[in-house]
Amino acid sequence: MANSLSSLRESNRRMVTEAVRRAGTLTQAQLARTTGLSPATVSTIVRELRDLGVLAITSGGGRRNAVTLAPESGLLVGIDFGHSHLRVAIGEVTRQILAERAIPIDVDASAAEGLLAAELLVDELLRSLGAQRTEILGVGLGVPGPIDPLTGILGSSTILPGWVGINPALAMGERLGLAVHVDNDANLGALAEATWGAARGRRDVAYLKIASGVGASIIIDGRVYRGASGAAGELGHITIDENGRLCRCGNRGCLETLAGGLYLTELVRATHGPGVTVTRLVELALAGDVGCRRVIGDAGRHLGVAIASLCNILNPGLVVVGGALAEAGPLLIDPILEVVRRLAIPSAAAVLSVVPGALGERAGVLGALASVQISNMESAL
Amino acid sequence: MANSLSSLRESNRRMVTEAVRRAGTLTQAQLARTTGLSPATVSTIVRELRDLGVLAITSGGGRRNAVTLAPESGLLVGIDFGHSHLRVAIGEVTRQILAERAIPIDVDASAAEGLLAAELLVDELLRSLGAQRTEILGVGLGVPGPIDPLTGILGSSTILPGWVGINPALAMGERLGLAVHVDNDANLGALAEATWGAARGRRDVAYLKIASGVGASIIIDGRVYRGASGAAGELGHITIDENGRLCRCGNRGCLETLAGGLYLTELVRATHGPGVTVTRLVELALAGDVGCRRVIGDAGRHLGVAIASLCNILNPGLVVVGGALAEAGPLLIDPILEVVRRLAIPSAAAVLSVVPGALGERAGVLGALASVQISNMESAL
DNA sequence: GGGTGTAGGTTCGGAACCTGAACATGGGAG
DNA sequence: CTCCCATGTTCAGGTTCCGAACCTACACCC
Repeated sequence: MANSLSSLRESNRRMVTEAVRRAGTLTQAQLARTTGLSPATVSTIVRELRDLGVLAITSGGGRRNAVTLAPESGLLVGIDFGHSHLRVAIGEVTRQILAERAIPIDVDASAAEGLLAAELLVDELLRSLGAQRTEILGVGLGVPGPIDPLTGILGSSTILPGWVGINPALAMGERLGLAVHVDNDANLGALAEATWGAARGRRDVAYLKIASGVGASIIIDGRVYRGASGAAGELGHITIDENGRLCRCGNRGCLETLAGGLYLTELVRATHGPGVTVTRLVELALAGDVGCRRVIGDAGRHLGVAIASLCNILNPGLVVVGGALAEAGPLLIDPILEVVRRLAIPSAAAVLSVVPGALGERAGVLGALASVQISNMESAL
Repeated sequence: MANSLSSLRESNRRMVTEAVRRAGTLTQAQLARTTGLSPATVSTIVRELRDLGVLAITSGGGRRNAVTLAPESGLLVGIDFGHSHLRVAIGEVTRQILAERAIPIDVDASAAEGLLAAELLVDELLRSLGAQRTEILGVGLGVPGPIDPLTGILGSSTILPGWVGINPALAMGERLGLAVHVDNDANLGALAEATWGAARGRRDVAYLKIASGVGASIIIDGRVYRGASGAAGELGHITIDENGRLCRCGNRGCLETLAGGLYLTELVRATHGPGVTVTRLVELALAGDVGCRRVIGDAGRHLGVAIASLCNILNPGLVVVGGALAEAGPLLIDPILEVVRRLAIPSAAAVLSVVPGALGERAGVLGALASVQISNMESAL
């Protein structure tokens, strides 16, 4: 705001770095075309950013240079907490994943236990790479619940009961001795899908993550929309049936009590054994089990009700469905579409696509990596 | 995009005109403070815009000049079609309303009849001002239904059955021989409330218009959010009760069948006579009629369900409730709040304010005037 | 192998833009 | 009446971007 000229330059620099981050590798000419800037301007900006250490030019044979993000000789860590799983990935700024691993965790474990498990897993992956903690440039952390944007504290409607009221970024940061960027897992999944996955290139998208719970994230004009208190996208606790089951959030008949994995597995436990997980449920359905197909279909129809509301409010052109249940593909998507076409107003339903996520269960952790990458770039300016 | 420098200048000009439009009158120093530009830049931009005929400088005594929008010696016309009313206002660019009048119209009238009535009313108001049609600079038109942003055709879920499939901007434009800007009445109401009313200064707001039908508009980052096909904000056709009454949109149990004025008046017709309108219903309730109070309270509770969904999705900080039913004040707002506090997730409910609109029934027509003003400014650049 | 065409990247001059400083002017406090 | 301050203008200076010209490397054709 102080100087409109330098803010213009900054904005153009941001455009360039963002374009490189999204594409991975570009030539300067491509950069000029995608950003709309002139080749001359791109030339100077790329040189500046190279000198600043943000970009790297791998002189890929003569004139045709490839512009990438600077490797920075450092590692990025992404951590994704789910209801029953913990996934950690270590990657480079260049988007290359070096190591990745998921382990089961105990649902009712305290936050401290979960954070310890994450710390150990990070160390284990570092060991497997022969790397040190000091090489870590940044850490991104995904949690299944809303984060208060002011305090950084995990909101009440989380899947992890032992975590309510703590500040995961601070807690994890103390353990690793690093700054940690924390966000809702749905927001991170949306970020990943919008950057590299099924929503690539879209400016306005809604992303649903259907796993143990139901989360969502709204992307408007290319950015995660967070609302007044960071609670935007809490689709899982929309009331579908005012007299329905009690939800862990304290209300009745939330979408999550009708389409969340915790509830769905409960439905088939009697017939398919007590150890059924969401993933197993999907496998059985894909293998032809009619009961499991029905359960997933019903979940899709309930999701359809909520997505129809979403359509009438925001009229998105694309809804990406991620999370473990989305692996069911058309078994889940078709019932969603059926209900949306029936309930949403026609002009909104007509333009809507509903597609499964392209990144699967890794969306969260990839989004965590992407968020560190972005915040790293921002700080380098 | 072609020239980033000139686009910067353009953006700054737009900032200046927008600031003047919102405030009405400003000195250059105030302008510099609100826009963050330097006084020197403001000086040159104001001079340019004065030469362009967009701004006027009323030299209010020596150095302390007052900058306003140029009177342009012309008139703006705002037209607002409702279910049973038609309201027309004629104003100056300086935001002053010169003449305004509302007349009842027949619900089932054809579009041609409605447009004719509007044309006659415009002429009548012009006559009362001693003005000619040639003095009209622009016309803004509000209609109670979604407008397809590509074709300009009124969508199917309109309150005016005779209007489906026509292009109101073209039709009205032919009659008046002028370019007409058309938009959803809820969008225009939101624009008016955000510019001069209860949502003044807010960047993110939701506006509900509850009259014969239920419409809504979402303002994100200061602009009306229209979605992929211009259908964003169709809150009236969110499904509240899947097995509820048939709605004119073809579905069952839409919010409108539970909170729309058409339905509410039906409820009290048996006890209070067949001629009860929404306005009369509100008057009776305010006078203490328990039946009418109950009807409005129930409508508020149903609205609360939809607004709770809206909260969980978008987490707005402010919801403005307009339209004839909003005149009931706390009789409507309190039940809304009660339900929202119960159904929305706590962190979203905590930051939400629900307030009645400040512009009353005039919001639509004022918004229509504002939209012409804006589009006029844009074209003058 | 050599010539030519094409596309990428750089450099340079020009034009537009914003800002800080200096300056003129009018109003208000004492 | 004078001083002080806020306002608005002008000017020089610095920054930014763009168009055009230029150079380089690769591909292709003969």
